[in-house]
Amino acid sequence: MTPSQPAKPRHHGDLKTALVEAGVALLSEGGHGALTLRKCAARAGVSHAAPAHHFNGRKGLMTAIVAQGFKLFTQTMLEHRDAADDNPHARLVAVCNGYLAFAQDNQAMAALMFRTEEVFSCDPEFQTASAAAYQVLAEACAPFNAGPAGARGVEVLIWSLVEGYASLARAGTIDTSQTPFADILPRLNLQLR
Amino acid sequence: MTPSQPAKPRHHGDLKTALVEAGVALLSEGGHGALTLRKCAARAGVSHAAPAHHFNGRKGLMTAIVAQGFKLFTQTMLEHRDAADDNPHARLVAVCNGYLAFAQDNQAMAALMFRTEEVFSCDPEFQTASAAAYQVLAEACAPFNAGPAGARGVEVLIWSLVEGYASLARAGTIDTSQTPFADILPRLNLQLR
DNA sequence: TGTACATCAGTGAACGCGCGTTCACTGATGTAC
DNA sequence: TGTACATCAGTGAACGCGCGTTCACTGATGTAC
Repeated sequence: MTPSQPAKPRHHGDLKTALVEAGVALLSEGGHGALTLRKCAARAGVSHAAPAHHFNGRKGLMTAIVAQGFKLFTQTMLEHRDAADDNPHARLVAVCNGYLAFAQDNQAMAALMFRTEEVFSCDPEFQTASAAAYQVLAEACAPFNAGPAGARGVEVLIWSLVEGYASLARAGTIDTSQTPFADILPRLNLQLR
Repeated sequence: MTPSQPAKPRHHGDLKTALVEAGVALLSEGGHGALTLRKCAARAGVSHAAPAHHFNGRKGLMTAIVAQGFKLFTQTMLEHRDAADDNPHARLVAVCNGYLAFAQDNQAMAALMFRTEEVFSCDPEFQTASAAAYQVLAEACAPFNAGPAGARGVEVLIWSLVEGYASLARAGTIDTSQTPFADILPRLNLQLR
């Protein structure tokens, strides 16, 4: 007889997922310094040697955690976009707001996602997850005039601006209530194609 | 008789400065992971207990290193600015180019300067150094129209854009040769006051 | 000029800590017959 | 249905590592007299 609950075939069940979720939680609660292989294992309720059966060492676990971060990031942007009016400008604003909301609510993760040295950047799952995030942004930029920098000009402009704004807000360098992003964006010279 | 060389009053001479310079060099050569109190001491040619006589532990040394980073940063922006034509637009472009040149040539330092948790952010020398850097940027933005976001709108716009561009370039997310910053900047809707 | 003394920068040994990794093992699970 | 076996996820102890910090010390320097 198969048990009534879905697939829990082995000892833990789905330790791989549990370790990643533990890492996401640790990062959220204690920042980058709190994210260690041993603490992930402890939080998932297993011995600290257990992760070795699922990940290629610490860096492998970090890669999976950051990939999960990119998935949440993509999801947040999509949610904002799909709740917006159906016109190019509203959609672009919504994607940017989703970007900033993710960065605000997941500060340590947002910072970690740009520390490429902590991750196996050739990992396929990681690459897929980060490419998907970029895709959301690129699609939102696509309706606008490419200008002198070629097709990627608008994407680089928007992404730089929103990433910089998020980064400076995280560091406390700018006061987001005094200069909200909504007041910054209209300064861009964006024209529909 | 005072010796002919300038002030070398004690055993080492100026260990405080030497430790900071060792830190800057370690950061440049080995990145954030190579920057430890013990390695700074070794590089300065003293025992690893020596720094305790000059800095308030590891975090105190880090604060001084980052403050030195901000001084170099300010200097780089000023050099670019002073070499530019004497009109507001050329000066703003030059300051941005100085910003990007520093970020490019001091990648680990540029990243560290935004990790506020590694530093005693209330340290006066640190505060002075970082405020001076911001001042250079703010002055370059001052001639331009403030717009809806108040006086800081242009500063936040420019700083976000250049910091984001530097950050994405560092992470390898954007290709600076394909979309150079010079092609991005003209997309901003900047008008003289 | 010389002596005694206080200062304090730098030493070197020791400490405890948490880290990632290794490895022989155990014991639950799924499968073959 | 029952037995034997292979698999392999997770254990727990041990390892070596580099880290920051502490502390009694030493010895060069500057100062007081």
